[in-house]
Amino acid sequence: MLTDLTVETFLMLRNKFFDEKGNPVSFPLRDKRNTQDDPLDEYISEILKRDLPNNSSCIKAPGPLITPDLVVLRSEICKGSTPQQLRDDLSRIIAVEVKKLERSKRGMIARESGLDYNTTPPCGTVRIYDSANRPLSIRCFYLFICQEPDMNRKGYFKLTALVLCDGNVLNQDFDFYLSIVGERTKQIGLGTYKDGFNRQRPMLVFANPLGAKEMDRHITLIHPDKSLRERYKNLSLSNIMRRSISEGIFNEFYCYRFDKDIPTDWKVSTLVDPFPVPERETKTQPRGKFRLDFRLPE
DNA sequence: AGTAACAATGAGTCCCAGCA
DNA sequence: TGCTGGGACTCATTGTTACT
Repeated sequence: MLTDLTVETFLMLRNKFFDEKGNPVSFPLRDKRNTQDDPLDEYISEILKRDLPNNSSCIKAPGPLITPDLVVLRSEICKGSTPQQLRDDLSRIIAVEVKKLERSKRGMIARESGLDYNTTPPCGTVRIYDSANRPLSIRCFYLFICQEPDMNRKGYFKLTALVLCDGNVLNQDFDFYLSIVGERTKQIGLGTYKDGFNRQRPMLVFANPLGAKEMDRHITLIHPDKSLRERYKNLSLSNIMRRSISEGIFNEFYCYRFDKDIPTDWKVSTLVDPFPVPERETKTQPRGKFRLDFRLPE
């Protein structure tokens, strides 16, 4: 039986970026060349490409502005697979979207109550294409990492938290995903001279799993399968995670860690809606007011 | 109570691949 | 070859907390 690619990816990253005690291992990263350049994505894809078992591999997005960031697959097996098998078999193909977070001066994860997904909403299933440009739906996992500079070595960094998370933890609604990712309309012919337009560009904010205090400073795989440990003895269940959908209805996911990263006296607890969400209202805040330094008469 | 410092949130900017 | 769209980055304002 083929192994689960999310487990292979998780264990590979766990062992490359952390030592046997689970402490971060410092690694070098080249300079960022422009806004869309991402040395870390490149570094991660090179590790996976080089070290994943030989019947599986990793492909990096061939350029910027392409989503997802990475695809991990067994291409020989994918070639003979049905769309349905590619859609839900985690041993054949998965997408990986990398989300990098900073740490504030006080040591908290940045944007813990929700981070920018810009124009691509998170989803447990995403759309990619075959070489004939035929659409293909595959499962997507999100790699959330906190990258910090190594203060002792210039040009070196370390990861101080890592979660590889089923996209369904963030959103399961593929139709919603397609409605945003697919073709949209923009408003044109705006203004007095009709030469303005409105991009009507979505700027989506969804949950940040590293915002859950139970996830920060740990190395965790959040997976839909309750019984992964039966197949992978070096993984142990650390938490059960629930996300409420409506009154009494919820999805359940399972948080795993590398066996040795869990203390022997650890008690598995259930985390119910652990991601912080601020109070939100629909109206936006006005910005950029030009205020004069004098007051007009009443 | 007043103020300074910081964090959260909303929104603007930059850049360039891919396409027309 | 110029334009467009989108991912990542950056910044401004407001809210919150800590300090005097």
